[in-house]
Amino acid sequence: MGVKERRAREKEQLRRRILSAARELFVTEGYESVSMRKIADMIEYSPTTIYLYYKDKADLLDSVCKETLLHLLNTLDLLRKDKSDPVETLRKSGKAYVEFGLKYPQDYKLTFVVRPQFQKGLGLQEGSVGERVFSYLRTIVSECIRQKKFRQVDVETTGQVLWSAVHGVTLLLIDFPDFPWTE
Amino acid sequence: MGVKERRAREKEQLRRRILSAARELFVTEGYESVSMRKIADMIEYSPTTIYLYYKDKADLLDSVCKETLLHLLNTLDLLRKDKSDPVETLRKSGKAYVEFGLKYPQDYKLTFVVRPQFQKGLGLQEGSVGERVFSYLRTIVSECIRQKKFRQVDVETTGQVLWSAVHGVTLLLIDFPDFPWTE
DNA sequence: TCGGCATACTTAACGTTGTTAAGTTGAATT
DNA sequence: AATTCAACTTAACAACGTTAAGTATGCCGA
Repeated sequence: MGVKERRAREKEQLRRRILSAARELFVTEGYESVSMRKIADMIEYSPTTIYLYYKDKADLLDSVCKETLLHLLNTLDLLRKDKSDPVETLRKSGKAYVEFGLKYPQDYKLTFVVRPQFQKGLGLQEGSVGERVFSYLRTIVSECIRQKKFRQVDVETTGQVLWSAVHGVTLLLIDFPDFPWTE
Repeated sequence: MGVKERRAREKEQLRRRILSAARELFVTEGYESVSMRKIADMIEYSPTTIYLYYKDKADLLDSVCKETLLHLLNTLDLLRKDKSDPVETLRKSGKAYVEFGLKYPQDYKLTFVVRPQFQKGLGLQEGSVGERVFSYLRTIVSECIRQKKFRQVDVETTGQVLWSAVHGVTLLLIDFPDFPWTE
């Protein structure tokens, strides 16, 4: 009775096919230039089929961005192996973050610029992947304070300031790639 | 023969009425939630009338943002009166910039977040108001270098980094207003 | 004063959008 | 063999940005 499983697998495949078509179109043509009909054309299904897999277009954007965030989180997590020097880890993480943004500039912008635009509730959702990324940052900062590498500062504040900084630099480097960068 | 002038004046008035209706709706409901028909309703004209005054919806957005930039530029220009200490002027300008963003958060976001999204040509246009704002910054930085307050750095780079920093802080303070700010 | 012309605006329409409701089709179950 | 169910499509809706065509109003030279 593997037929149920096969069906479920096929369904999951189509779901992923929709998602990757959406990503490709979103990053190449921009979120709102992409219509559901275009996505449908690309996967050779009727437009309404998409609605059997995703609630609406915003849900599709959400799912694409969630995937991007997971990718980013995995990339960063690799750096946490070495727990000896949290300050160094922090520095490396910042570098890795910016490099991630430069490697996937359009995906980065989609996640950190476009999506917030289309989501009225701005703050990070409890338990969301975005929250987990920020939590990663928080952990390292905490460790820095614990080891007295940083003076006693508010972890939340520090985290947001640091994120703001790397985010700013990332966007800058994406939009002005040929930059006489001073380091 | 003041009739021509009166007509021109009335036309200019309607033009401004459209613009301010657009601004109000854009900042309260968000650019793409606002339809031309909504704007038309608000000023009690037919939707197509707007097209006699503005090329299209993007032009309307452009005009709103241009006005915001002019306002910002005027605000900053007041600080340049005192030419003695350019470093101090720079510091004050940064403060004024952030305060401007906090005073008109939605207008700020419309100008610096939403508009770039809807304008494929990213860079600052020659002679645009945005260019003039950046030019303001460039001038001060140059003065700092001339007076040996800064070491010899690339003016363009420094300007963009500085802008990136204040912009980042501004956005952060807009999105997280109740912030245990560390200064 | 009248006819024509320009100006300012509206009505109607087109093509496209996101999305929902109502089929259709084909395979699995009884 | 009949029925149920899942996956998918066709058709349609209301709203969108935008254009073309039409209408009214008031100014001009005769």
